[in-house]
Amino acid sequence: MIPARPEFVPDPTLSREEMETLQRDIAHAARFEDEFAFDPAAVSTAETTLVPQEERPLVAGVDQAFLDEKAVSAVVVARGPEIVERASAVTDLSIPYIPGLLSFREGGPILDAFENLETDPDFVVFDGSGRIHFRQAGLATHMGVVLDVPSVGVAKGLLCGTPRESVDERPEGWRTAIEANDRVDAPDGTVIGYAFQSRQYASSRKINPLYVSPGHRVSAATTVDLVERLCDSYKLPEPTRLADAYADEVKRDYTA
DNA sequence: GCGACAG
DNA sequence: ATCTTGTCGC
Repeated sequence: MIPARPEFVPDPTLSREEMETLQRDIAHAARFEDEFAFDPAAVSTAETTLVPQEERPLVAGVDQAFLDEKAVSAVVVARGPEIVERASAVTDLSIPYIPGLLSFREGGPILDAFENLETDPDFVVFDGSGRIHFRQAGLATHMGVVLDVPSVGVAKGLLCGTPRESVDERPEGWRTAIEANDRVDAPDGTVIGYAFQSRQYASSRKINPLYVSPGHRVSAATTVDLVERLCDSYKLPEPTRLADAYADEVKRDYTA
C-alpha cells in the first residue's frame, strides 16, 4: 500500500513551524465523518457471526517497537479472527519524540511497513491519537489522510481536550465525549473523541480508559463503536495487540 | 514563570 | 517507547 497523498508524507527535516502548518493542512483534508463501504456491525473478532466470512471487513492494526535509533513498524491485517497478512519494516529514526509531532517521528517508518503490505485494509487502527490533537492531526489522522484509508486512533493517555465527565473508576463499556478546549484548533466543545472504559477490575488495581478518536473518514461516534467491537478480554483492541506482538517478534529476530 | 505533554 | 523477575491477588 502506497501513499495516495504524497504531499502529506511526513518529512522529519521540516522546521517545527512547517510541521505544524502541514498538520493544519492535513486536518483540513481529513474527513471526520463516516465515509466507508463496510457495515460497522460486521466488525468483530468472533469466530462465528451472522455475516458471511467474505463480507467481513479487513481490519489492520499498527504498532511499533524501538531499538536504539531504529523503529520496528508492524502492520497486521485480519478478517474477523483470521490473520490475513503481516508486514513490517525497520527504519532509522531521525527526530526525537515531541508531544504533538509524533507522526513526524513515526509516520515515515509506518509508511515503510505499509509499502510492504499487499492487502488493502478496509480500515486501520493506530496506536495514538487521531483528532484528539492540538491541530486535529494526530498520528491516526496523518496516516489515514496520506493513505486515504478509514482510520481510528487508540491512545492510552489523553494528549489534549477535556472529558465531559470524570473518567475515574468507571465500569466496563462506559464512555464520555472528549471536547476541544483552548489547546485545540477547534471551537470549544467540539467533540474530538471519546474516553472509553474497555476493561475494568481485571485485578485489584483500577484501570484507566482508552482515549479514542477519528483518524480519517470515520466519525467520533463510529470510532468508539468500532473500537468496542474490536476489544476482547484486554484493555487494548485486538488489532493493536496483534501488531504489538508482531513488532516485538520482528525486533527479537532483528536483534538476534 | 508554571503546568501539560500520544509513543 | 524502553530498562526488567518475581510476585500479589482474583
